[in-house]
Amino acid sequence: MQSAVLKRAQPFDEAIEPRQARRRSLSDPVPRRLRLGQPLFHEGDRAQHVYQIGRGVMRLARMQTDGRRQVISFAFPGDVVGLPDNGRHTTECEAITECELLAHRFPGLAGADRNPDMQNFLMDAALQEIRRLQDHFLLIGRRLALERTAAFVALLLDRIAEPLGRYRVVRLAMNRTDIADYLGLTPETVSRSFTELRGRRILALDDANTVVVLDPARLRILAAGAMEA
Amino acid sequence: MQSAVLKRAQPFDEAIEPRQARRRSLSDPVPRRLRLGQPLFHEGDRAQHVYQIGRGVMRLARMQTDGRRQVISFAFPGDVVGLPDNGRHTTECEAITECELLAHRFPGLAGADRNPDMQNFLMDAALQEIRRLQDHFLLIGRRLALERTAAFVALLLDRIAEPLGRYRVVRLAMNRTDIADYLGLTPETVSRSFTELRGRRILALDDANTVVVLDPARLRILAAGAMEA
DNA sequence: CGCGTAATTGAATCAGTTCAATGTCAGTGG
DNA sequence: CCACTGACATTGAACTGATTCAATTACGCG
Repeated sequence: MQSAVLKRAQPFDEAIEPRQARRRSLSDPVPRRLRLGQPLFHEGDRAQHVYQIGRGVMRLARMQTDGRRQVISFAFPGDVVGLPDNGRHTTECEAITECELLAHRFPGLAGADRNPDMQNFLMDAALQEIRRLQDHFLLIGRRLALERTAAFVALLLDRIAEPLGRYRVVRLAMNRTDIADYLGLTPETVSRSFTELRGRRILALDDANTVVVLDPARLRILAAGAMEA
Repeated sequence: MQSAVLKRAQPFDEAIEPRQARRRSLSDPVPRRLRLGQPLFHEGDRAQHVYQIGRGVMRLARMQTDGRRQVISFAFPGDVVGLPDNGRHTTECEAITECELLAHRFPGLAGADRNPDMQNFLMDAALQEIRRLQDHFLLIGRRLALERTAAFVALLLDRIAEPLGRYRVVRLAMNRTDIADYLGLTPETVSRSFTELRGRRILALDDANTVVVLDPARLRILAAGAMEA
């Protein structure tokens, strides 16, 4: 049964098991793997599929004419990427870790073959994406660098944290430049923000990509705009 | 016939004519008027309807815990507002001019009564909204105030400009604070940017809310990131 | 071990904010 | 008709925080 794939923002490991792969028709999802750095699609590409992430992290970005880049979002397991506009992809999309995906034909076939579960799933994914993008605005609209960075870590803490002893750890798949382009800052400023957060004992950096959240409460207070936290 | 309402980003004046209003069932749209300053919904409200704008301008915004406000978008005739996430509205929405709307029940009834035209319309609206939000990121991610302001005017030029002699004019329904909260700037900086654009003879301000675009080419060059334009 | 990439740190500069003052306009009432 | 009011926009000056550019350090990989 396909319903495992259709759950909102849930990984789908169980959906790519052999039984599933065998009885495949046009509208069945196709599993796919991406290596680190491999692009999934580019801005302007005709969109044939949307993809649900099973494992790994992807980066969606738009390029400016002058070479500057805006990272639109990072997509994690359960997320849907590739929702097009006017039949074309609107961003660059690249794997920043090894990834496993399910490719769903989009738009679904017309008429009788149209699967209402899939319709609901895709509408739900689109609506969730809208909310996420709105959330993102709060991150980059007129806030101090330290607040933005704290909010970013808090975001990852909610989405992809793993336990480590009495603390929780966030493994950053993205580098400082990716984070900077996501937050509307420079890599240097992001780095300084991390240093400051470390200085305040709100987090510890094992290495540059491994963030141990020491004080999630203070992190969230900072993220909400209280600089003195 | 209802198809006039379902066209992508088009005003629907013809759809609220009497003939339409008479044969109304549960899934038919309901016309609605809003006065200046009147809220349509608030963040967190249970979403019963989505709305298509026929006339007027609406402002969608999110409030921060610390009182700061992020304007998410301005919605113009043809636009759809009120797409919910998890059954609830995700922003504040308020009329900043007199408005006429069509309210569509959302989500559509389940099962047989589900209208595929409406489904497509809503999905299309959602996808277009995603693209617009992505576009908005390019406006506020690490750009100079003058570039942001130029890009904002260029945006309005494409969407709601009216001819005036040999030039085109943009009537700003929103005040400087709204623009500032949209662009991630202060009202003062927005004002200074307008002054600078006027000084460069790229635009003229009839009054503070009436922008005459004198040099659209240079406006767009500036908007694309060339400060010297 | 050494190379290359990425992250961090430092110092000077610059752009935007802040706060205060002034200006402008529409609406109201004398 | 014109003075007054209040809301909004503009301008000015000092300040502050992010950027820029350069130098240094840390780290993964052959």
